[in-house]
Amino acid sequence: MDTKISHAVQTLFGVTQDVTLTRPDPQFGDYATNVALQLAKPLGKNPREIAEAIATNLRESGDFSEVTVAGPGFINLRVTAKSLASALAEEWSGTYGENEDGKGKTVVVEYPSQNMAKPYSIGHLRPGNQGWAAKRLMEATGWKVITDNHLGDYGAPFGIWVVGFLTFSSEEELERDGVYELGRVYIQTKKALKEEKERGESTLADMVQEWLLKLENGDEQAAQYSKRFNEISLSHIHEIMDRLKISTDHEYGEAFFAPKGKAAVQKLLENGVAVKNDDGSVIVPLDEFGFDVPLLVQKSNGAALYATTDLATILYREEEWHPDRVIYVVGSEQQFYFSQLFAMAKKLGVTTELIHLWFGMIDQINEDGTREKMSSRKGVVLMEELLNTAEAKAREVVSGRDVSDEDIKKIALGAIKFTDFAADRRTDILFDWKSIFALTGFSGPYIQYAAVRVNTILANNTVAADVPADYDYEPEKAVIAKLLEYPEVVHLSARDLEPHKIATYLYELGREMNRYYEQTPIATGSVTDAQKAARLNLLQKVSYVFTHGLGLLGIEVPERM
RNA sequence: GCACCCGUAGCUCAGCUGGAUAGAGCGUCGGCUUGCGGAGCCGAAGGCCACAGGUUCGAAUCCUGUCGGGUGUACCA
Repeated sequence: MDTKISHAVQTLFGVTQDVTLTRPDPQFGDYATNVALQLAKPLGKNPREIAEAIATNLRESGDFSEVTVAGPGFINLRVTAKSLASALAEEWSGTYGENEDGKGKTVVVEYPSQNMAKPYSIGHLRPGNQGWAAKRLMEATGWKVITDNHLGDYGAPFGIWVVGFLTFSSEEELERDGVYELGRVYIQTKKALKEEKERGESTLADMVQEWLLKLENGDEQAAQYSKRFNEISLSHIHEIMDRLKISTDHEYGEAFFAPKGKAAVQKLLENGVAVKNDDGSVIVPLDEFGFDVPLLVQKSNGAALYATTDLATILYREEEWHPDRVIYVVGSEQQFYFSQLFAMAKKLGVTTELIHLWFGMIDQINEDGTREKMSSRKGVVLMEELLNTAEAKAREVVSGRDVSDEDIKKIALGAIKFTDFAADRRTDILFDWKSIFALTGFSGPYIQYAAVRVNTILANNTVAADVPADYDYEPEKAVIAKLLEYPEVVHLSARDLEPHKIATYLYELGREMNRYYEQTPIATGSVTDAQKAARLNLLQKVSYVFTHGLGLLGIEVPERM
């Protein structure tokens, strides 16, 4: 349709103009365009006259059932439901909604990058959800996708755990509580370190450094502790990721990159990109990129830090995977750091498109009503607890119905994950035990419910292969128009890496479907064979889009609910 | 101080590459069961789009300033 209007503009005025169609209030039409208003200035003509000229041309084409000009120069178009149905049939394929925007290109997506030896907390809910959606959106738009979990398995925490374990824990406790015991010990040790510092002592702190040094030098006992803690952590991480139905192709942690990073820093020093300070620390100046602070790539004691391992990670990926784009799915608080890291990459001659896909924090509400970032100090919600509670809630809602455990888990995940996509990813999320399991309104289960109803009808009826040519599709018009929007929604959502757009769309489709369902019998009562064939055929398409769209968000459609 | 993000209904948020009467959900109030699933559908109330200028035929949307909030700002990750 938009190309037909562009063509009319070209014919009438001899200019090339992109035409965007919007869906106005139904009282105005099915589609609308403000192209005449946009052309008014360049053409030096009255927008109303331009609109009338275009409208006349379009009326003569016979492609629209009604063309009107309104207000200052809007062109409102009406089309028949039947023509929309043919347009949909024409565009339909087994991969409807997908495209080839990223054909031949490779993207690395890094998520959810948990820290070892800490229980999986709600803090990693967003990187998991957003990362998975980014992966799916890239796949749906033709990219070759490589996913990598950049585990936080290196650095000072290791020393804290060993000292904490030796001081405050025991084999029995570690055996019994696993990663939760490690989490407890970490918090207790951090507290003890702080108290010690206030007293002006450093016994524990020295022990921590000692163990770090041991690990760095390949001490056997230190290596054993490290291996032990990592195994406990990794199996916990995998267990939770399995429940969340997310995964990655690789798990190259920081420990893997630390030695490579140190070597890379030496090279930077040799070719003059990096500078060594008197205290032994190494920095990369970034003045030419507008930064007043340099990027520290090596500590004064020679140890690696975040920037060191990230430097090595970039080089490793360039060499191994030759990506066209790398997406780091990490929270908003690291925006400044990533802007520095990317500047350094540019300085090294890396031309790959590096994207920090950031998202807002999870806030909690205080008793006085103020919002505050959720912190371990105040006690974070553990993922296991969240999942268990969500499943219990879902189980309660379906009680009395014949719903499988698998389906209950899908509903629980649908509720939790959708809250992540309910707003723009940049927006901070307010965590609230009441709203996180929303089952009504703008929620995952609302869409799942609409999908399940459609699937139930499809399962209970045979869909005729032949769709009658003379059916008018009037009752289906809104649903068909909504289905026609899907490919563009996927395109925009992938372009902006904004799965929220998919979520909004699916909710709207669900609403159109529910409205339709309320007032139009599909395969019951006095429905004729022709109506039934056409309607069931449409429902198949609706079902496909629900499943496909929710799939992009990492949400599954239950069998029953 | 500087950088980035934000300020829209009682609450949580859409809408921002400028366009018609600013939309949803939750909550509140009222309706819909002789129907393929009522986790649904329909309706009502509720807004100086933080404030002040500017650009424009037209601004919640773009620009500037003010006020308010959040995050970050080299040896944590």
